[in-house]
Amino acid sequence: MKNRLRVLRAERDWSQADLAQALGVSRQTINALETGKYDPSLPLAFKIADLFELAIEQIFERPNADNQQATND
Amino acid sequence: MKNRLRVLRAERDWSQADLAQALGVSRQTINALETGKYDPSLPLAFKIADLFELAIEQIFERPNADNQQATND
DNA sequence: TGATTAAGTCAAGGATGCTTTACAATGAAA
DNA sequence: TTTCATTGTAAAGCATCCTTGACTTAATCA
Repeated sequence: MKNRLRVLRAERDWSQADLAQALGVSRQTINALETGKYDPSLPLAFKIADLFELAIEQIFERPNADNQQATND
Repeated sequence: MKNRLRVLRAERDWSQADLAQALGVSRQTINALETGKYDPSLPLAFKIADLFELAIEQIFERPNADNQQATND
């Protein structure tokens, strides 16, 4: 799942550490998000959207709709 | 973090199992989301938004902006 | 009454998100 | 050249998300 974090951060001339502090997470978390190591939790996604004053959909790209099976009950 | 899952599901007369199957997750996951046990991952939130043809922000309520500390570096 | 469906819950385990500490590589600037 | 800021990465650990399997309760209905 891609995101526009690095661009949004560059537009504001913020370091990863700056953004991390503004969001209340560690710098490594920002780095992991930007380098695609993993996706943020939904609460963190909301924080990011609020900080940049954008909708979550404007920052994070829809995933490829992995077709999984949950054969239960 | 509250959500409108139960209402959206009721509007369509779907069971939790129906919704789970449509999303490719287990029924217990839907139940947990509706009963506030935890929040969905961002990818699952996107799937839910796509299914109901709504923005994530229209389904999930912003959290209370817990002020946490990340004293790192 | 007995069968079925829907919803709620629990336990155990695997997968993912996030932390701290630490170190390496790069580029800019003195 | 040395220093400094920034970025990338790794390991270990804890928290959260999601799974399967199983059980309970309530409502509906033949």
